[in-house]
Amino acid sequence: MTEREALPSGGKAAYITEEVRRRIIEKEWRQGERIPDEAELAAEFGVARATVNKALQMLAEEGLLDRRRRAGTRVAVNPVRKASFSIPIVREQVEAAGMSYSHRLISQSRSPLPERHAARLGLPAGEVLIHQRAVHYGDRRPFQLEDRWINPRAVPGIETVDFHHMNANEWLVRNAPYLRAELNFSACSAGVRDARLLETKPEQALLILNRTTWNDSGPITTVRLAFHPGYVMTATT
Amino acid sequence: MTEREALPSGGKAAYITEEVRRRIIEKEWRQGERIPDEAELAAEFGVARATVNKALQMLAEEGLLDRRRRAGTRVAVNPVRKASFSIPIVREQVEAAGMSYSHRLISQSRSPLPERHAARLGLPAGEVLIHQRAVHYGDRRPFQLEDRWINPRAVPGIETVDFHHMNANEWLVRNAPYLRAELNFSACSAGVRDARLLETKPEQALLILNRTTWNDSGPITTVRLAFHPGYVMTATT
DNA sequence: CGTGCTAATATGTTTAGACTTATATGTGGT
DNA sequence: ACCACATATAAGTCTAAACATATTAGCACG
Repeated sequence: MTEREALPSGGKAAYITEEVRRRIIEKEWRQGERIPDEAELAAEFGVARATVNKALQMLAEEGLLDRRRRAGTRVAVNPVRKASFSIPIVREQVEAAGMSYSHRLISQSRSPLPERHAARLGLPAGEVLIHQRAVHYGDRRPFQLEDRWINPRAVPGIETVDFHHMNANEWLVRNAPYLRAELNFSACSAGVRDARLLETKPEQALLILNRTTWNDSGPITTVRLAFHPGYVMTATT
Repeated sequence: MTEREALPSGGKAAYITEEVRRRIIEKEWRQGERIPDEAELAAEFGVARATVNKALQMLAEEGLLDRRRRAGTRVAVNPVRKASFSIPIVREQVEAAGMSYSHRLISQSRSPLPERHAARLGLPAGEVLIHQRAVHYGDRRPFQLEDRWINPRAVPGIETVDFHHMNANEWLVRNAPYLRAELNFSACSAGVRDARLLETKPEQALLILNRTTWNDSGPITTVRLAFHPGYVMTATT
């Protein structure tokens, strides 16, 4: 029987990706070692060079291979692997966990931008933005506290939205797609207000996610999300 | 002048990606709307269909487009964007910040695996693994505290390594490439031991990263990384 | 009015070939 | 030994064409 081992799923490129990954993980090809060039692999697997190229580019993005023109392809010495996580809409995140979603707008005002946010956004301090605080609940228990600054000049039409019914997170995702985003994870102790809104005790350790987004007309919004105690955010490779 | 606007960088596929992204962000193509099919776009941009396909696949991975056979390509209604961050070797992370790296092995032993880690790893509780604690320093100040369990059966040769000189993070990255990893971010208050080793006060809020890796022969290692107070981890889109 | 088949269609994937580009390496001159 | 330059090489990109596959839409039939 000369049957080809079953393509694990997907096509030939996916098969080659898995096979090459296996050879690296099982040390058939060692760290720093040069692997056969695209033409040789194409011959070995009986496919076109473009197919091998596609497979190897995937592994290079993954960080397992280093590829350079003329120098060939090598197994990465210090594989800097990348992990990714998705940034869903809070409501969908809550509902995906089987809880019923609700939210409450705590405050909304037009306020001059404080110094510490100005640098992050790249706007002059004192410029008037929309500032709002809201709590997102799952089954009526606090899930996430958000403290948000919105640049109205980047989002025309925002003045007319009633955020008591529509939460800002969802409205912005649908109405202000961004070009670039920056996310910062940190931990801090709950202040008095954080604790009250999240219905927990002060000094409780909280996972904080700061997110700032831009489009080509400048910064859109910056938001500090404080998760309820015990929340775990997951990412995979 | 009929000059084509300069390809921003990279080739035609990259140009089409950027142009389509622009049309979405500037609302020329609205959420949920069907966009022209690959053949039409190929004609518009004067390229082969494969080139358009590559460009649109990138945007689909990014979460901006939804594509389905026969149904065509639509602008995503609730764009679930993905962010990614790289997982460097601790030493490189410290040195990249311009600090001098050092580390200290606090303890190392062969111990039965406690219940709470067993589930995560998928091994029976009580199985004997290597357990070690170490601190990574930048300019002699604690940077990260690591509490690690290593499965010796997944990493032959580990018995002979002297982790006083080589840290486990670096050794494993180079000698035990993984197939799959899971990362969990959370926040917790420093315990007494955490505080002593990180040279901070108990109850201080700490950013915690739990990482577990597997290859095809089973789990390799699980590690709890506690960062020094004030540490911020950054991810981008 | 639904149900199941069929055909049309848009994306998914691969191929062989050509051309481009970065760069490692060898060569010759000083 | 050192430098400048030419050359070969391997990856990067694109093309035109073909075939594969999922899914919608229409149609015939009960």
